[in-house]
Amino acid sequence: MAKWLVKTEPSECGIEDFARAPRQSIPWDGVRNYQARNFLREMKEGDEVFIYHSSCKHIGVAGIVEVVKSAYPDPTQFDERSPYHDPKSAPDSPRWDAVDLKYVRTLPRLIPLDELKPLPGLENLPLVRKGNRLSVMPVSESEWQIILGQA
DNA sequence: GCCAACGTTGGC
DNA sequence: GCCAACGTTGGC
Repeated sequence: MAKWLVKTEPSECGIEDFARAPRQSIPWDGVRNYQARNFLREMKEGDEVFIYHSSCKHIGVAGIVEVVKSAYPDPTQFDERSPYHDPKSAPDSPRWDAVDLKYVRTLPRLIPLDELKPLPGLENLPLVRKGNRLSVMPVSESEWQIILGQA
């Protein structure tokens, strides 16, 4: 069972939005980066995913969700009214995918980025590397445990 | 609000 | 195929 981390602005969709309707899944759409998309495509049902809050007051790892539906064509790419509309994506060969995620739990406290950066064993995690913009990334089992250990 | 770092685009 | 220009991400 693989593990992952996704970045999100909590004002858009944070762990609180998952917690509010814990049995309901939320489509993880709008990813418009090829590397991130490729990772989305590798996600399997049952995989666990850290929710990371970015571009906000308290940045860091906030909670855990799980994959309840693996990759399918992201409908927002064909929606002209969506901010994620992609006119260059053809319906017969969709360029972008989404997955469905469901609440697992909120961490007892948010683990700030500052605390993750110096931790031994996270050197290869794109999240803690300066200037990294990858919004969907794999997390190894040991990285997962190191992060969880800070909660 | 600033700006460094990055990914993408498009001219050549 | 190169690379400059551009737009975006995201920490600060």
